[in-house]
Amino acid sequence: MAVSFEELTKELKSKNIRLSHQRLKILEFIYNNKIHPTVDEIYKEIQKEIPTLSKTTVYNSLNALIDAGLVKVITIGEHESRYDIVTENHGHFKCDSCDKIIDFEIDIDAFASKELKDFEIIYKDVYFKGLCPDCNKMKNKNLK
Amino acid sequence: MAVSFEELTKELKSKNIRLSHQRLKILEFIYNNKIHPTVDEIYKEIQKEIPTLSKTTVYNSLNALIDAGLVKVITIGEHESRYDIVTENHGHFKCDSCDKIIDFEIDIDAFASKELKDFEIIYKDVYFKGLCPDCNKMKNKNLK
DNA sequence: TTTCTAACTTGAATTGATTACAAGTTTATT
DNA sequence: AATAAACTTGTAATCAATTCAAGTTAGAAA
Repeated sequence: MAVSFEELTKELKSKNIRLSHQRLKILEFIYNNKIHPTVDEIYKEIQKEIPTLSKTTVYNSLNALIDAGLVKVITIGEHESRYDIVTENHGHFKCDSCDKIIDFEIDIDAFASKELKDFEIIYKDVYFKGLCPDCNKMKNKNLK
Repeated sequence: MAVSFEELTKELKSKNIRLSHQRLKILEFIYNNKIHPTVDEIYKEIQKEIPTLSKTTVYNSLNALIDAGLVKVITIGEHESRYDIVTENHGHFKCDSCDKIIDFEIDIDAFASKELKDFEIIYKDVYFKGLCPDCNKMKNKNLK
């Protein structure tokens, strides 16, 4: 993790958010596995280490981490939410075939529109959808 | 409507999609009210004209219109889907306070990233969130 | 026009992600 | 060690969205 445990806890204390064992594990998992996991994927993985884990805790923890500004929700899939660590601006590409979400570099801030000068913009997301290189290759092969 | 009824039906026929009375009303409503409505808003409105309307029909119709490329889903809100007519590139700003979704001009195609050259990109969405001018003004007033 | 079939509509039942709630547990602080 | 607030847990509830089966509609073919 980029920030130390102490720094993190201190930063969170101002918001009355505790970095409990469960929450730390969840944060670690998202940080170490940049796969934009669903709640279910997080739950199943952490449950291996904490067998008493409840799914409600995963939801609660994620919401706490979101409030703390450490995690963000990706609503690119129409149904299940997926979660990502908050980092510099990047866009998300979701493959309609294999459901993978792939990061790509993008300077979202370059989009400062004059139209939005009176708006307070807090989040910026760029979502692309289509076929990833692997699935695209597969499709072209099958057409031959 | 920009396209005539005949053109539309013909265009849809190739996909075996009929532009039924219900579907036409739903399409008209989305086209005439650029409020990015929820299924419930559409249902309640069209029900005034077609009292026997079922919510399943609204879902079915929207999905058919999406397949036909006439309507698109906006997943900017974490829960309910919202629907929009397909037009030129524009971004969506969602106000976290009043929940309104506001269009803004943006040249999404300018984002052609070299990173994505092997991807087949079918949809591009830009979602911003924060406070709209009205809610922003209100907040600043209350802070004084 | 009549017939036929595929597409469509409808409402009830179901699914599945997410939240609400209440009871017990943990943790930081005094 | 005592206290209180935050946290975890499992169950129950919520609610958007889908499935399903039966009846209806509409357009193509005869």
